[in-house]
Amino acid sequence: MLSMNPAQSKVEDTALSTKKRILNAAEHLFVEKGFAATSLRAISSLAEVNLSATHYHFGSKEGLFAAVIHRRVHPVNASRVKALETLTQGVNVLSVDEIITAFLSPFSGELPTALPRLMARVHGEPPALVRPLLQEEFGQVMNLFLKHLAIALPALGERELRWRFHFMIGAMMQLLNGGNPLEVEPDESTFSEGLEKLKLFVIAGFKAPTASMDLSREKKV
Amino acid sequence: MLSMNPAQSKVEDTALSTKKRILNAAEHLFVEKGFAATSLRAISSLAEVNLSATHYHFGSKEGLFAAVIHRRVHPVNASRVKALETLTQGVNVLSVDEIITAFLSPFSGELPTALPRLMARVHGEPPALVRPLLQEEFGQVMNLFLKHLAIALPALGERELRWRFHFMIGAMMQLLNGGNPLEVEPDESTFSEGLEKLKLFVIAGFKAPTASMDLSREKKV
DNA sequence: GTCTATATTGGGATAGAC
DNA sequence: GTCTATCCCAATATAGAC
Repeated sequence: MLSMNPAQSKVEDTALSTKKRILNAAEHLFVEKGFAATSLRAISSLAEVNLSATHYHFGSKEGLFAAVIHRRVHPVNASRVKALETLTQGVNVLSVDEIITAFLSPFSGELPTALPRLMARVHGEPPALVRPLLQEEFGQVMNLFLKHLAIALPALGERELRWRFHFMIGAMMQLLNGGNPLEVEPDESTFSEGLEKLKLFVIAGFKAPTASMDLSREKKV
Repeated sequence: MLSMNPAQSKVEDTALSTKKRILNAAEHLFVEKGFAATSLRAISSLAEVNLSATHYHFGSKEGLFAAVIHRRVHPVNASRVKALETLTQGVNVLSVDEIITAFLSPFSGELPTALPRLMARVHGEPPALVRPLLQEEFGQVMNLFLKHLAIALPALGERELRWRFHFMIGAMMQLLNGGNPLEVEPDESTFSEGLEKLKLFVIAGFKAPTASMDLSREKKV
């Protein structure tokens, strides 16, 4: 909520359309309390719109949830694909570092502060609620990144690569979730510090040697 | 739910005490649908106990939630501390590999199948609901592991170490969550495969070089 | 497209008999 | 310690006037 236009500082900003006010209020409450614990009444109250407007514009609570997510996720995919396309100008093989940087590009620089936490919150919802949504929203772009990573890391099998991608998502969510391990109030500088640390962590994870023996029996490093 | 005693195969197993039947049913539903979307009525119905019994034994829905978590988390902490103590017999400095293996020891071998997914589900609940609980349940043991890691990785600053520990938690949750990146039905062998991959990933992450320059400007590896 | 009013269902919690 | 019955409130969704 730093460096925000005063006209947008209130979630319910009455200068916006009814639809956008609902989306803003819903996003805020879904992030704070989760989907199930957020009522349409609380949303329409915060947005200062009539309760029925939510059904008119979005059909149902789940429809509203999907719309809230789509509004933020669409730019995320666009940013990732664009970053990747910029890198592939005239080059065939990208490095792991470049691919990861492209994948995390939506979180560099200025961003709507709701985005990271919304993504983390959606990721944390029960799979029964969000699995189809996540596949729909992220599936294609995820496969694109897996394709590039498979080329950058030819020694890794497809299974190993997919596991490591899976773990990267989890590590990333820890950053996006807004918490931090330093027990300080999170702010923009903490976030960008975490982003930098995250890159080092997951790049090393991707480049880890594959297991050919039980590591627990090895001598210490 | 593999290799389970038939007498325990039903969540509501009427041979158990009322309290345990409630805990089992609540655990099952919290894992599947999350805290907010699970009603006490659904729990008492599945457990085949009276609705009022939940309030008698646990005081409130949140009290029941805390009890469900505590029952599983207590052995997790015990397993981690014991694994660490076994390793420190006569030795002062543990390797990263040993420390991570100890941290993940609760998930090796046979385990109650509800444990991993319960932990992932709790992790995914809104922070407002679970942050105090997580601190209470995991705080001490987490600090113990941070202490050992600080010794094993003296080149890492405290901040960097805490960030990496943070990311490890996220990667681990991806495994515990029960999903897998292979688009196959999860089973025990998938889980132990993932556990092995997870170790390689996070150990490499902990051992990653610290950033002294912008990696994106480096040449490819 | 927005309002009021309401249908319908389900929620957590409690009182008090047994 | 377990039951029935109930309080009181909140939920999603819809009907229909304007």
